[in-house]
Amino acid sequence: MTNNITNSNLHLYNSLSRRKEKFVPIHSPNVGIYVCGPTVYGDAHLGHARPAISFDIVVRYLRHLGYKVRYVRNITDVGHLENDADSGEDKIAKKARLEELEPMEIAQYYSDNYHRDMEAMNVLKPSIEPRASGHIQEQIEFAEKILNSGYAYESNGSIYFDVVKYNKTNHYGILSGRNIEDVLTNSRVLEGQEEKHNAVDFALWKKASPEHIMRWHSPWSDGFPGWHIECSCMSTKYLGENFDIHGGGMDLLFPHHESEIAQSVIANGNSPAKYWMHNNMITINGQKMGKSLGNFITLQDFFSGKSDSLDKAYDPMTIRFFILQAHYRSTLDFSNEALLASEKGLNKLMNAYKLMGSLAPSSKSNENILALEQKCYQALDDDFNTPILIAHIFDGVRIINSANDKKLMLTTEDIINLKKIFDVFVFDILGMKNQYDSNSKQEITENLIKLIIDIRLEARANKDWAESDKLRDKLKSLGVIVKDSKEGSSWEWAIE
RNA sequence: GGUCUCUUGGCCGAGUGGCUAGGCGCCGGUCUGCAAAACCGCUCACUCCAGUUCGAAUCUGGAAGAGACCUCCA
Repeated sequence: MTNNITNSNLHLYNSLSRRKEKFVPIHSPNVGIYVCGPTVYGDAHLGHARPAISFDIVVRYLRHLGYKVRYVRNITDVGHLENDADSGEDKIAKKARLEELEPMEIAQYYSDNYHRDMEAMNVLKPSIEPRASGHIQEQIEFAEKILNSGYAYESNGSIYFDVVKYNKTNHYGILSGRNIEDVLTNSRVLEGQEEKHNAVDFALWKKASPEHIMRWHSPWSDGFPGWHIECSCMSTKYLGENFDIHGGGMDLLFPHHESEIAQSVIANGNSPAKYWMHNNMITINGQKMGKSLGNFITLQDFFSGKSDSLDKAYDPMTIRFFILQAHYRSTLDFSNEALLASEKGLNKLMNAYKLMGSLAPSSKSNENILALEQKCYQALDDDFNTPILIAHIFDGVRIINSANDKKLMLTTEDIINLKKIFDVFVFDILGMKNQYDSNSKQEITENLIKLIIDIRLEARANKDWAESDKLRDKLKSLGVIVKDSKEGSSWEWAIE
């Protein structure tokens, strides 16, 4: 596929302007993208799959267009404070205490699980995956910068960003569309915030309470960095003070991303990202699936089927396809019925792909395959509209099946182009894995061998020794050794 | 309470001022030893009320319902 990025017509919805904008990188052909990753204190659930897969598409498509993408997705392994707990303990530390483990063991365990689940769903690894705990020094320096500029203050060993002062010359609310007066008058009064000058101020550094086990030295206190600062700091370090795309879940828009902008404006002198992209939530019974609501289903539950909410196990590719059948900025409601529909649709799609190899070409054609390809590009160029893309792919499915039934004709060139469309859009960009190449292949193979051995056992029962020996010899030539015993037949690979 | 968003056929979900996305399901048919797959056909939806318009599900206003954020959350 030849692509010239100067001809790219990609438009994306920028949360900052609340409209679709043409994508023009700051330093083409290089593109820098930062996405907020998980806080590793629990197993990844369906909600975590949404941004991972949504931005996987963004990165894959940008690369397909010819851009050189540096994709940074962080791991938050410094737990944020739990505000509902009376202790002000952080999430990871709390989990560590409950399980009698070192906090870093918790973070390691769950980040390993996260990686395992993302790999199963064929999510590309980021170029850089920085950890908050590995950038404490940078975060301290970042906080110092803000402190020195006069937009932060120290209070009892903690450092807070002075939002009210910031808002006098800047707009705190530029991203989320709020104005600070509303926020001030309507913010809930929380416990333990006496240190702040204003309720809207947020921590850059928090002094650790005596029982707080995750702590680092700083000029102000032994403590830990505030929530928002890690992203500002690490995006600056790896992508520069001004980069192309910042992504994350919609629930992070305020206050997290809003605060990131404020921090960067003061520390770096400018807003960090040109484009802000936010994926919407996955809902269950119309309500957001979330950790705090306790209504989440983990990815491992989906893969194993072990959950009261699930009728059966679902392949990781089914989950991926399910997510891609909705636009990333829409909510997506989970149900077994919806998931089953995705599973069947995906199966139909993959069967059509397999069929392409055996299509008989004609000298004439009834279909405009190149037009179909153009439609696929148009769909992605329009803010990564994967559901539209998939609708077009199903057009291709119908064409393949009809050609197979001799109801329409395709030329050799048509078939080559059709295959190219599938290879590029389904596999490269949507990132679907061919089911038949996945690890279930091993399982299918073993079941096939068992099936043949069962057939051979029937032959033996009928004293059809010729058939029985033929099957044994054929299996042997394929590398499967059959061993008969009084108990029955077993088998093993000729070469391990 | 404040800010914002959404409301599409049995389900999930796109989208546009006029030309019935797509997937799944249902029903009928072709095919078939049976089944599956496949193909064809059928299912013409857009919360309600009023307005703008030659024409609105799409624009405007109002109502109802749901959700998100405002506090950790992808």
